[in-house]
Amino acid sequence: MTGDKSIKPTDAELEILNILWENGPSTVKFVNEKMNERKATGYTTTLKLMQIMAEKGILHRQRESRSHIYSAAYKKTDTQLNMINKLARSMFGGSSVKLAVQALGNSKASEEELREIKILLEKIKNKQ
Amino acid sequence: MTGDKSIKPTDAELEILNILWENGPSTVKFVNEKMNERKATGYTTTLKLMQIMAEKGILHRQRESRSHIYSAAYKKTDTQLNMINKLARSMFGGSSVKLAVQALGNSKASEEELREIKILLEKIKNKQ
DNA sequence: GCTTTTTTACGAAACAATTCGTAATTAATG
DNA sequence: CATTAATTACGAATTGTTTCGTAAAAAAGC
Repeated sequence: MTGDKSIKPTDAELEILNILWENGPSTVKFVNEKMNERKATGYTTTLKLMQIMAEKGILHRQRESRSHIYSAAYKKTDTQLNMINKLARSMFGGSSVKLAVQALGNSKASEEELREIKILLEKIKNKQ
Repeated sequence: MTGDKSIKPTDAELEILNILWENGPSTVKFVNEKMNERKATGYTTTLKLMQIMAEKGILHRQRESRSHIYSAAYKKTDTQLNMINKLARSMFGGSSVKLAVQALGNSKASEEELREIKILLEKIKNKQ
């Protein structure tokens, strides 16, 4: 199972997770620098956040000489699916298909993307 | 524009909104009863929540003899799109198409649904 | 080894969400 | 009009998130 548990990162936590998913295991210093490219954030703010996330089990942590190396405890795709499922449950009567239809209906999908989705649909059809 | 503002209902707020979207303008009493079908909730808890939501502009409110009638300030579809866009921004690099692909890939779409999506894809194609 | 720099730990403040107890208001009923 | 029942208002406690100041610990450089 992809898990339906309770991975519900807050907005601030999500920003940190995205940095870690993109760059792999990192120090607080590095994450804070990336953070500051988008938004002024104090070093200790980032640190505390990451410490709490480690406590919660959202991040793993490993001593590396002087500093700690933090990494995301869950894969990005798993978290994506968790959040999609949560949104589907709360706003689409539990149907992620309805969610997908809404998301598509609102989008300006490119030729390329449309083709990709058609292939995906075929795969789903064949699985049945 | 569907609006990209800041309609970010909390979980508790979403439960109330869903009741109002489903049943139309309602009293606190009614909403609280519906609420209690899923989860024990004190009357004043529901009341306070709805009062705060009215303050925030999430709900509208109208005196009706002894009590107040509350209604959702935004349409469900608008809120759905807002939440999809927010999730797309934070987890899918801003692409609601990628979000849709993930949601579909994870789903067990029925024949009926697959057909519906194909029609939707045609519509998108023709719009380009 | 002492000083400086980097990193972590701790505590607390500021804010928002949620819950609930109690008081005030309203109006329906006898 | 007094009593009762329903509804709203208010305030406060609780919990969780986010931010940051300050101190402690670690280690690098001189």
